[in-house]
Amino acid sequence: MGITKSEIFTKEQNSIAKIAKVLGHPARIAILQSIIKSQSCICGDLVTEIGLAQPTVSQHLKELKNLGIIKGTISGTSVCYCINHENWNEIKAILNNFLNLNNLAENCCKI
Amino acid sequence: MGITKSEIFTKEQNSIAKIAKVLGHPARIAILQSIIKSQSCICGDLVTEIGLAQPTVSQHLKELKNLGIIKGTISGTSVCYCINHENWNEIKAILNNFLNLNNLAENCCKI
DNA sequence: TTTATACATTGCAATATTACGATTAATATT
DNA sequence: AATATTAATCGTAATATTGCAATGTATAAA
Repeated sequence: MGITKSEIFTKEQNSIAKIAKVLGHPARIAILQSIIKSQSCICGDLVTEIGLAQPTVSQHLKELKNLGIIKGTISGTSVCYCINHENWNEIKAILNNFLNLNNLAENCCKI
Repeated sequence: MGITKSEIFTKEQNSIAKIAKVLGHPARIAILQSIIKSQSCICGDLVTEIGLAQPTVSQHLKELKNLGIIKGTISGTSVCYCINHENWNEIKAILNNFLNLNNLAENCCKI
């Protein structure tokens, strides 16, 4: 039905999936890399740098902001975006926690 | 248009996004956690454990398999799935590499 | 061989996502 | 004030995803 049955999963599972879903688009990865690379706020150059139309970039920025991984302030006619370090670290911790789960597991399938 | 313009992004960006996209559903997180927890293969019990219909679980398994994060072998009438450790570690490395990018960045936005 | 079991595949309906043109809102510049 | 600049929002088309019933396939058990 195109609708995800979030209610049957744990908070943690939904949380991990929600983060991963937002990271699941190359434009959003590109935006994050660009913000990080600039070591500060980025403004309008994003549109030319990413290569998508301005409304599209704006939409991706909104999703990143909703997740809390970036934050922005209006400065003049432009908007200034940067990483929300506190949230980024939390997201990193949640993903790392999941990614490190399998340390003890052994292979069992042969193919 | 619902279609992702992968061609305008780097291989790395597409790679990160592809991994994250597959992890971006709670059912697939639940399946992975279940496989890891059992330390060995899980078969049809996944369906009762996850709480989704068998074709739906089968579809999620297919996506995980396509990404290479799990592998499966037929054993009798059932199929045995487990983590593909080599690929899991590679996926972990790719994600970690991205998640650790911002170590040097400083805050600049005030809100 | 027949029947049961376990899983994959197909087909479909509901919903979500992606992308962009047009428009709007807000501030800067003149 | 008039105009320019920047980015958000709205509306919409194209495509993707989610979920499941029905069906198909393969092995096991009888």
